[in-house]
Amino acid sequence: MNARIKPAGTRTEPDTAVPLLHTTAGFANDGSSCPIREVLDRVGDTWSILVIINLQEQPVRFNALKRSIEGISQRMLTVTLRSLERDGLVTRTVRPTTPPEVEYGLTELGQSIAVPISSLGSWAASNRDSMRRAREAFDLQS
Amino acid sequence: MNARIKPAGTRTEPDTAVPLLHTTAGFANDGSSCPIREVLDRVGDTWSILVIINLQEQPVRFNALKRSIEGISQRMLTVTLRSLERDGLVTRTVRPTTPPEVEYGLTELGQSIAVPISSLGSWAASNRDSMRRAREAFDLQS
DNA sequence: CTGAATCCCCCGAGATACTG
DNA sequence: CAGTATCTCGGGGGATTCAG
Repeated sequence: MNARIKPAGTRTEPDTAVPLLHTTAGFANDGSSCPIREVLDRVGDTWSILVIINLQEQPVRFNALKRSIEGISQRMLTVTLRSLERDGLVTRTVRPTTPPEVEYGLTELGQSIAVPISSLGSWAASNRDSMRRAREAFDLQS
Repeated sequence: MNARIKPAGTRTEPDTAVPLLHTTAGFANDGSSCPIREVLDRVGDTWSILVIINLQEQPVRFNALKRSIEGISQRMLTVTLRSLERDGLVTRTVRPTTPPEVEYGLTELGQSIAVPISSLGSWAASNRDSMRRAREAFDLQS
């Protein structure tokens, strides 16, 4: 439902590769039997989590999103968003103005995964110092 | 507190490198300003999350852990555990028997991060099918 | 403004073999 | 049983350039 303006149309298909990350002798030892593995393989890269967090409040346009995620490159933002869209976590809405405006937001599925992810985010904010200290202590006693 | 049997002792220090993952011209563009980035850099690899989940119930010995995590190599289990230990999430307890028994468990900090991580795990179990379907649908309309 | 295409480097992680 | 040491390779991701 919810007819969007345009379903992105042609994308000149990049490669269709779908890495599979670390198949042992082509046997499909990805984590398809393990839901956590499977989900992490999709969302456990460097940027997906951060993108989801930044979309949780409201839809955001491409460049605004880029500015809000420190250190992300244009390419990786595009790639990450496409991947999240593919997995049904993110919607992409094009307004055919000039210059074009493209807004990204979370789907219901995206909103639902944003909950545990935000918890993790809160944990990170609260405990990163503890981790730092632990690391220093560990490194000292070599 | 809680004097362990042995603090692991000499480990022949590997390299001290601490990758820094993708420093742009050595400028320290890791995510030290962003707690989520910083934590994900430590725990967002292929195996850490799974290890934490598997240690949540009770302490587990090395090989038992290895058996419970499908697809992990001995090396990566060792490396992952060492990293988690370094960050204060995991404890390592050696019983000097023959053969040696080494038990790994979560610290308090580890237990606390295990909570949001488990939520993510539950989400994964509940929603991976939705993700799969979304992916198939997306791939169809190319 | 949003994005695709290329080039290329680095490091994560598997395979294997060896120790206490 | 629980590690460590080497070698190797694929691919994730940055930088850059071109396009609608």
